[in-house]
Amino acid sequence: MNSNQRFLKQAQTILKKQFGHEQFRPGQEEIILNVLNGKDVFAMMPTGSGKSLCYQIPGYLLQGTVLIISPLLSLMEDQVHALRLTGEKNVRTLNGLMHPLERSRVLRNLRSLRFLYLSPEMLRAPAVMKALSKITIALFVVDEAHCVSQWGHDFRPDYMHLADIRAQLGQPPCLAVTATADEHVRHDVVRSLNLTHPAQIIMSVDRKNIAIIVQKTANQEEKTERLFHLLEKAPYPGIIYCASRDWTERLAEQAKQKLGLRTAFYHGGMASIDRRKIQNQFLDNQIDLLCCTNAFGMGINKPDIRLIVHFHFPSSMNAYLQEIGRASRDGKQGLAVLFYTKSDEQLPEGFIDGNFPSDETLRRVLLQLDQGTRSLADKNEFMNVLMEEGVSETAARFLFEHASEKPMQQTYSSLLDPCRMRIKERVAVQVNDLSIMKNYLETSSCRRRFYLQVYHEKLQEKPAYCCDRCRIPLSELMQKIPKKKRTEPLRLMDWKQKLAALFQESERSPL
DNA sequence: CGATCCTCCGATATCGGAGGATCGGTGCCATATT
Repeated sequence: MNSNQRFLKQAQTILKKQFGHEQFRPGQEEIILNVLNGKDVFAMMPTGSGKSLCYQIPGYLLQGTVLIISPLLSLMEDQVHALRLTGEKNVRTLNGLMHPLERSRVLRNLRSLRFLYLSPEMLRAPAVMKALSKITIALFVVDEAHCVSQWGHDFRPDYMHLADIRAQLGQPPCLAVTATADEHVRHDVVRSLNLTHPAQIIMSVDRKNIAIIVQKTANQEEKTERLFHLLEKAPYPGIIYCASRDWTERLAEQAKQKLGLRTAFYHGGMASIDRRKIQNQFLDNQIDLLCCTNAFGMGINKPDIRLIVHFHFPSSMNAYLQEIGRASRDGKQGLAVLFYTKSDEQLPEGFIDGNFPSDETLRRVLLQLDQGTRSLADKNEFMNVLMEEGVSETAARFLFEHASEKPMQQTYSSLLDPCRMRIKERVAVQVNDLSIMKNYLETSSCRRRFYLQVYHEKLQEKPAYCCDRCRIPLSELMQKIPKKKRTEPLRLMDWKQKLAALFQESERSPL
């Protein structure tokens, strides 16, 4: 028996014993084998296809602790909860909401952990790095790895420091996983994480069971009209994606008034406890229609969402596919409808500008740093002052991050051109993503073929209900989509879940 | 870029319209305040 066969056998034993599955799903074996062989891996596979198992199983076979870098606290909580349900006790998160005493207790007991979930920001805390450098890291996992490229360059710059962090931890093997990443994002992630000759396991982004419709309207009023026309007959539960918080609230209210639907809205301006509540209600079928911004969705794995509406189009193909990909994970027929009107284009264009400081601000701030009328000594103060001057938070952080990296012997003003270049590059990438999206909206040929091309995939076999360009027989399609009774009883926990929940309660520390 | 909110003006008391300014999405952490 060679080593791969031995690894596979061990992995299968864990799969059955710990997770209760008989067989691996497509892609899992290959990823796990590469990980067990100590290779860096980049994996793109659809949500719900078992990405987590790809690092969880190696966690039982490798020496040391598996670190999982995750973008959202709620995602970490969910994963820890899921692992505890399998009986795993040596799993924790490390986050800013924890009591300092509890946090230091976790840091003291790192060695006993099999899995540790944390954010990229948490990894920059000196105490965390000090504790981590004393233990063996079996595997460095970057979950939702597209965030490295999507957020790392501006919104959450700590994503750009992960390669350094990994090096400081003795360069453990890295597994980067995501559901959606085009060629550019993949390259960017591999480069940013400094993956060496990574094994790349790339699965198709296509979702054959989702019929796609794109409708152009003359103006906002017509768009709203068509939306409500659709909602009258639409299958539920469904999600409407909007570009602003305001619209999510307005549409939720209107759909409730006009159609008597159980609606809710969800966006980043809400308290996290309310967001959690809405998310749970949606998962529990207490909400028919959820109106949200792009804040909603990561880590959501509800199998029976039948409808995804875009009331505003997203700013990249990656985002679009992620969002429509949330429909019908159970393989049954689903529907994705996008409405747009010409004036929708300004919003995403405005977002791109807002991510970076204007040339005037850039020049002025660098000059002030040279003159000593502004200082980087206190990050909060630096940020606050800029935000009071009307600079967006993201742009202010861009300034802080780049100015902080100034070599000793140079002036801040010498950073002007490098910063301009950086901004130009990033704006170009985002403008390009947006223009691909706009081309998609205007294409006269098959939508599916178009987006597959963006991912360098070929359409092998056209599904019966493909897209508006391929002329879907609508009424026939509607009959194919499973309908849910609106007054479905709450899902009751079975005894196993109840027990697990209780167990978790009592295990929680009194701090 | 454009919807929307704000301010100001006129003219006479409640409001309409012009013109300018602002806003718009994604989340971690830390720290100061309630």
